[in-house]
Amino acid sequence: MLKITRKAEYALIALRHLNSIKGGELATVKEISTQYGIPQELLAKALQQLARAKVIEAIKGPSGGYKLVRDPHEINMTNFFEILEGPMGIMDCYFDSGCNQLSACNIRTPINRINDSIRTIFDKMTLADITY
Amino acid sequence: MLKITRKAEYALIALRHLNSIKGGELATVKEISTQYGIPQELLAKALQQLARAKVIEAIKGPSGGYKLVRDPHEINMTNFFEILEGPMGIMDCYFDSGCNQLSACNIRTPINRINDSIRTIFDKMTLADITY
DNA sequence: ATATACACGACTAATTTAGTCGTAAATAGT
DNA sequence: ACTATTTACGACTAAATTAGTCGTGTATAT
Repeated sequence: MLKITRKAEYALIALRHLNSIKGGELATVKEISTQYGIPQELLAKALQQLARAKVIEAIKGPSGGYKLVRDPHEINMTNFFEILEGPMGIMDCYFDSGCNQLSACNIRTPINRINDSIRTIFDKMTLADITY
Repeated sequence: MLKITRKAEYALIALRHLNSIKGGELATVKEISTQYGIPQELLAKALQQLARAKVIEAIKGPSGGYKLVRDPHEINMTNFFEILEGPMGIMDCYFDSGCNQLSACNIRTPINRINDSIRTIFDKMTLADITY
C-alpha cells in the first residue's frame, strides 16, 4: 500500500538520468530503457506525459531524444506525481466528492489531515532533491 | 496513487466508533457495518486482524462484540497500516530487496528518503489523532 | 438447545497497474 | 525522394491487487 506506480518510478530514473547528462545533450527512450532494464514502451509513455507537461522536451527524428528543460528545483513531487498518476490523495473522497455510501463517515476530517501532511512533504520535495 | 485500502479505511471508521463509546461498552460488526454502510464481511476481517494484533478485544457470543483495549495514543499509524496492509513503502525495493532487473538503479537513495519522510509522518500520528 | 457473534480460509468479481502492439508523424542523412 | 530513426498515441491484453462473498466452525449467554 501507499505505493507509487512503476511508471512514476521509471520516470524518476529517466529524469535523474537526463539531469546527469550535460546541458544540450539528449537521451533516447531506447538508451534509457536498455541502460536501466525498463520496458521501453512503458517508459516512452511516461516521457510523453512529461513532455506534454513541458517538464522535458522531445526532439523527433534521428539524433533526436529528450532533454530536461526546466530547473529541477521548480518541479515539486506533487506536480510530478500528478502529471503521471493524476490527483494525489490517500482516499478518493479527497478529490472525488461523490461518496454516497458513507453518508455517516466519521473520519473525513482526520483523513484530510493525513492527506495534507503527505502533500506537504511532496510539495517541499523537488526533483532536484531526487536527482541530487 | 498513494491510496490506502478500503479495508484500512473501514477499520479507521470502526476504531473511531469504538473509541467514541464509553469504556466497557461493546459494538458488533453488524452494528458498525450498518451504521456506516460498510460491507459486513470485509469489516469483520479488518476487525479480526486488529483483534489478533491486540488493538481491540473480541468477545464472542450473544451480547458480544468488540472493544478498544489499548490507549489510542499508543498506536501510531505505521503500526495500524502494517497490521492491516503489511509492510509500508512507496516502492517494493524498500522492504523486498530482490530487485534484479534494475541493477543500475539510480534512485534508490532518494526513494528511501521519501519513504522515510512518509514513515516519519505516520510514526508521529497516532490513532488518538484520528479518533480525536 | 438455540440464537448470536466472532474466526477464518477459500473463492469470485472488480479495479488498477503493467506491459504490448500497430500506426502515424516528424526529421536527419543520403 | 527515400530510408532509418525517434517521438506520439490510442487500443489492446495480461498480471496483480483490492474488494467483496460464502461456507463452515467455535464460543457463549440465555
